[in-house]
Amino acid sequence: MRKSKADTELTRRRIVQTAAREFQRNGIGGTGLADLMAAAGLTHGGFYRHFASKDQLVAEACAEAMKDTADVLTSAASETAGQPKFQTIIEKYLDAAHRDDSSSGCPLASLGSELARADVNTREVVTQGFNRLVDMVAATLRRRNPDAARSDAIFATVALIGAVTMSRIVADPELSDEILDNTAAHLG
Amino acid sequence: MRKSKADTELTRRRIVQTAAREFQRNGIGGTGLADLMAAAGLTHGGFYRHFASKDQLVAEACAEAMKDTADVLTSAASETAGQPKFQTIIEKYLDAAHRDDSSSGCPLASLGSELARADVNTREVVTQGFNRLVDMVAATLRRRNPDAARSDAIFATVALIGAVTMSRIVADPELSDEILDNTAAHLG
DNA sequence: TGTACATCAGTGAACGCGCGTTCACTGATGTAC
DNA sequence: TGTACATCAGTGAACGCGCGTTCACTGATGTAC
Repeated sequence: MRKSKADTELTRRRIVQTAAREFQRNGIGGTGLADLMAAAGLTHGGFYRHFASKDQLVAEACAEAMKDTADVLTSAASETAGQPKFQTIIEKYLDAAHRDDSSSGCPLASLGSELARADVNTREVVTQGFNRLVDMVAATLRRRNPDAARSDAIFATVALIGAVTMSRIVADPELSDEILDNTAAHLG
Repeated sequence: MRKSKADTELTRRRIVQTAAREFQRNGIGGTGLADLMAAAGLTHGGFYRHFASKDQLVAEACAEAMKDTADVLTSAASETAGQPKFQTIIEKYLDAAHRDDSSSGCPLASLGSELARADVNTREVVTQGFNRLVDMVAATLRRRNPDAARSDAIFATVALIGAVTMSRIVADPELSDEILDNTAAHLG
């Protein structure tokens, strides 16, 4: 049953990517390792050949998801012409598609309150991802003062996270849309 | 062992209040009914004399916590002289004390991503609480146009929620303070 | 108002279940000569 | 380059544990007469 080094690495990557998706969809506590491994096409017994614990996978999956989020927003900003990059980022983050599919979105919005209780390693990884997100947003602002750009970027980023989080909680679809639209209007 | 109707009602209220505290501190999934009942000074067997399920208690505890949050902010706003009520609400919500003690704070910040996956009943109760919070904030804005006041209030409220959520996730204390201070500066 | 009985709040043990983790095993891959 | 052996990725069963929920029981409260 042993696999080649290349296959092993592929399997490991597949588990991390599947985990990012499943954690974001069902929550960290709501995702069991057995289900997760099955979703990756494996049985749960092999998990510990790749990771020391669930917590370690959580950290790696969050790192992956943070990177993906930054990449998606950066790509959207550079590919969309005719409007400021900052505007594109806001619209992309506050899009109904992002709200409606948490599995491939930003982990800060899909796992926020769980991350606040996650272990230090996960929180450090996520902090790094947040800083990169803020830097990326700040770069689109093109303000003279870098401190002011960072300040504006932090504010915009936390507002985006709060808006998507609330848009998912709210049981009233109209209110949910209103939250996204209002936030876009205020930030844009 | 039977208790009087008055005692029964007191016990029930105590369970709900304890639950609001424990859920907000450890998360909904992270709080077991046995621990919760013990924290309320009872054994877990008696739980179902008061509630049909954990989900029902979650909904009631969230309703309680939402009401408490609105009350605390309203009181602070009306008791603090010398600055606009809106400014007081922002400062109170973004206070480090709120960040550092989630147990008595706003459930939208402490349970956000878990609430997005909660059952419909809980989400409806929370939606109602969010609407009341928004109305309360809107009332402090004293804008001519009520729609504009509501729009501003929704934006401010989701920004507050996002800021406190992120300030709790971040592993860097300076960044955590920076998030709160920046958000206060931008909203105020 | 007093008595007999029904109710039911709370206890503590037990239920099945799914969790994260461990382990003996298999057999293909990697390595040493 | 070929052979013998060690390694280890993945399987599937099992582990202890805590979860939400149920239940028989106790005895004080509430109710009917």
